Amino acid sequence: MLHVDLDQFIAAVEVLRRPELAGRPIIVGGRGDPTERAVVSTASYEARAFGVGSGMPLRIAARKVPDAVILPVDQEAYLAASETVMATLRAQPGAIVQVLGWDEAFVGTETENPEAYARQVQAAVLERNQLHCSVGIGDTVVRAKVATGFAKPAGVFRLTVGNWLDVMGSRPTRDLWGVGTKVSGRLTKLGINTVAELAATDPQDLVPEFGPKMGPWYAELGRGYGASVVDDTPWVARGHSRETTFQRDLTDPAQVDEAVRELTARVLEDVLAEGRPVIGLTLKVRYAPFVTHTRARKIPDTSDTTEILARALDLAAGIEAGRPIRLLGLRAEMAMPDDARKAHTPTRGGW
DNA sequence: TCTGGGGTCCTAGGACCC
DNA sequence: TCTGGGGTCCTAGGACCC
Repeated sequence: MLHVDLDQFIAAVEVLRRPELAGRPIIVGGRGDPTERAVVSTASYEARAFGVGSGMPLRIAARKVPDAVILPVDQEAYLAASETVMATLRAQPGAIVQVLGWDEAFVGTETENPEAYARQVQAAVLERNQLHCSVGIGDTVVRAKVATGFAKPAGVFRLTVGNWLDVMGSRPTRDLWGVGTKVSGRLTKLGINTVAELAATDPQDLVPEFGPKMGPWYAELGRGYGASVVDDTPWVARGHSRETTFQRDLTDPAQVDEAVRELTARVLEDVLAEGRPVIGLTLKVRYAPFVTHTRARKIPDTSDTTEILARALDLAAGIEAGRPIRLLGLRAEMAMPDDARKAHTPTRGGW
């Protein structure tokens, strides 16, 4: 299988509609105003050379790159571009496509020469969508995904059971897809620093630290194990959420109330479009500067907007008065259609 | 004036039931 | 003196990904 990842996707889409920006350091984030609270969504390679990366506060990014072109996030444009690329992938011979996000997908196919197939995919995406992509080839989704990291930019790299440990064995566990700083830190405390050490660990030995599912799963990750077929079952959202970060911290309960009403209305747009009843609500509050609380409620299945708003306001009633609030988020969990349920292994962050 | 917004899934602990 | 065991559901909180 292949893992296809578009290079600097968002920046590349911006350059497509403004060719004069080619070669310049581009930073996309927030509303494009570096004086606001926002973070970088994507930086072009030219901007990354200055040490700018996604997730970095926009203000700091702007400081690092004095003559950067800073642009607002335009989700509709990226979604539209993404859909044209995914259509190109689906048009490839024998391709089964599993979309992971705007800018990446797994492509399953039967071929004698995966490298040639990968080059063909790159050529098609470049010709039809004017975008460059990197391609990882693997015998599992984990190996294909990790392989792409070695293919960037615009290259092809193959990672299978045969060379997995040669390539990845001496690397830190953090380099694995699904291992972040927290988990790699906990692994270190267990004496596990490298992928090879993780691969050599008995999956059951990780149960006490990480639980019955995640423990064994991390051990499997170390070995590069994962699904060996691409699953193109249509995506069904489990829920929708909206968040908003206030430019100035909120202290007035009336403002909080108003914010909850607005978030509810925005979440409901998505929920109503899905046409499935809401079965739960979660309110997220971040008190300044960085303490996050969540409050969740199961609710009786409903699509009634008045009912949902009342439930959201009820959750918000638990917010501590007088504490400065930096962020509010509301998530609506929706009932799943019976035919959409499927057993899945933990693959987090999928779309 | 450091810290987005949209997702998924797992875990622990308490309540409750038989 | 000792206080089952297994199961499900719910809530709050974490971790990770793009």
